[in-house]
Amino acid sequence: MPSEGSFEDADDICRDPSAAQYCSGCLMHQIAVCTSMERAALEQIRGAAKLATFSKGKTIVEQGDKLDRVYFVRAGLIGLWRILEDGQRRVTGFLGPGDVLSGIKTREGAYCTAKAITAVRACYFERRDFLALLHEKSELGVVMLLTATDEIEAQNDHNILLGRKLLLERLAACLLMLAYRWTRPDEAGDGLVAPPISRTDIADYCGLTIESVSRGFTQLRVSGVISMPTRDRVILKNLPALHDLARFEEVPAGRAGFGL
Amino acid sequence: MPSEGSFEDADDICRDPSAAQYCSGCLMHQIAVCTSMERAALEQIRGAAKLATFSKGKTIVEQGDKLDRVYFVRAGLIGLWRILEDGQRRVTGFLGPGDVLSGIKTREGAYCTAKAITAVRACYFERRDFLALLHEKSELGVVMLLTATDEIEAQNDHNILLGRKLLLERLAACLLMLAYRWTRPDEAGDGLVAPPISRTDIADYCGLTIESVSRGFTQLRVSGVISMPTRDRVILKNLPALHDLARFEEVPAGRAGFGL
DNA sequence: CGTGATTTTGACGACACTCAAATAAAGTGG
DNA sequence: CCACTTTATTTGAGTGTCGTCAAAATCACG
Repeated sequence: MPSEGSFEDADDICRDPSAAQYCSGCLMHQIAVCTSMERAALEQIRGAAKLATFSKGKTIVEQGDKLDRVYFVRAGLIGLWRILEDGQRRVTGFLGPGDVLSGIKTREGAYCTAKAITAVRACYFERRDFLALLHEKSELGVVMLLTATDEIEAQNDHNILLGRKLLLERLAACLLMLAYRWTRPDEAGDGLVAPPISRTDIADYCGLTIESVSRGFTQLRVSGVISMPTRDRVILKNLPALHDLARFEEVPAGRAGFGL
Repeated sequence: MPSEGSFEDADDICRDPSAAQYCSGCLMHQIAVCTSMERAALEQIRGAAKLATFSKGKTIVEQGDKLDRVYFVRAGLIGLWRILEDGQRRVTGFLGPGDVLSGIKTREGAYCTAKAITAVRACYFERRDFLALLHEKSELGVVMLLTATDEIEAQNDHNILLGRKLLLERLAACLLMLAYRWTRPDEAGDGLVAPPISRTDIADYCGLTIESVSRGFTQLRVSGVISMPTRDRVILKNLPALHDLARFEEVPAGRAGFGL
């Protein structure tokens, strides 16, 4: 249930029972599952987490600004983009439930602007607290490292997408990536559904112009590969055709995102 | 002194005094410099490292194969590429001195093939040994995490490169990236020098065809921006012009690479 | 219902890709 | 060491696709 409703901004404690359900997909959860960390230690870590919410359109961090937190997204979609010095805008990725937005990096200053595309709910740690945790629990460092390597692979997939020559190939790959990140099992009724993203964002993600994106969408629509009940709602009707266009070697599932 | 000569394959101990000079740029060195790790602990880690060499053209790991080591490149250049299911080839990055090629990742199987473009010398740890070190020394995990975030930024820069519309923009950005990674201070006499890379590799890195790359090189050559004493040796003569073409916002210096 | 923003469609041109051939360099064997 | 083959690179001509510019249509919002 990816929420598009509007949360009011508020800080809260992660242990809030009503929020517990979201934690199952969380990175923090993996620590207990995958490593030797004791349950007590995990609870200690979760106790240090707080809850933040961002309403649609709200900026979480501006490119270049210092991010003093480490966020773990639990609901909603975050867009990441970078402004080049000539004013061009590039969408570098998206963060959904289970993904991380981290202020722990070599160079101070966020690499890109992070903005809530839909309403977003996320756990977070203060930077210094998280660094202390990393020092104390080496398993946590390994989990974070593995998550980061997942993101490196995801960025490589993005590179491959951008290397494709043809419009429809790029669009198909983009739509599949978005839909697999966005659609929940209970929603996959009549096809995967892509998150509500503007043409501009798609264009800036695919390295195309908005006009080309629009033309591509019409092509896919008239050929029945996708359907568009409303303008910002895209449903993937014919997955094999899309996979064929995108030439996906494998479904990019189960990879955690890692924003900077 | 980026070596293009040919090392014979051999394993050795990292503590080899003659090799010590290369270690100054190594990630391992940063641990002592940047973190609170004691000198004794660092020596312990270095003691577990071994030395490997790869002659030009040698494959270090094949895409999909399990990599049971963590390499720290000390000399030479490694190319990383991925074969798509339709046979297309994409160069995802390059690793030079100071960079890491890691078998510690979420999914087993290397994401891409790593091949020695020139002769390569690298320290390495066995996977299990390195995991034990990560468990023991949490500072090491933080350093690795920071290195991985550097790579995420670098991959984002690659994405931006591929998003550029014009041929010369892509080529300029590619040449600058390569040259900054390759040129040593003592070599920067009459201009930065790019590593000896085939047109095919450049094309597959930039998302272009070899013909387009060739045409672009001639354009840059006749306009005096670069010079080519031999075919595989490119010298960047007019850096401001290249920066102007590439529209680099900042020099991508001091970022460690992280291959998977 | 009117205003503004977003998206769609159209016409045209530029740029890079495709196909093809020529040139240059690197290996190979006598 | 030189002819020969093989590979890599360069150059050329023609085509197709996407970008650019412009206008129309659709949607969101007050």
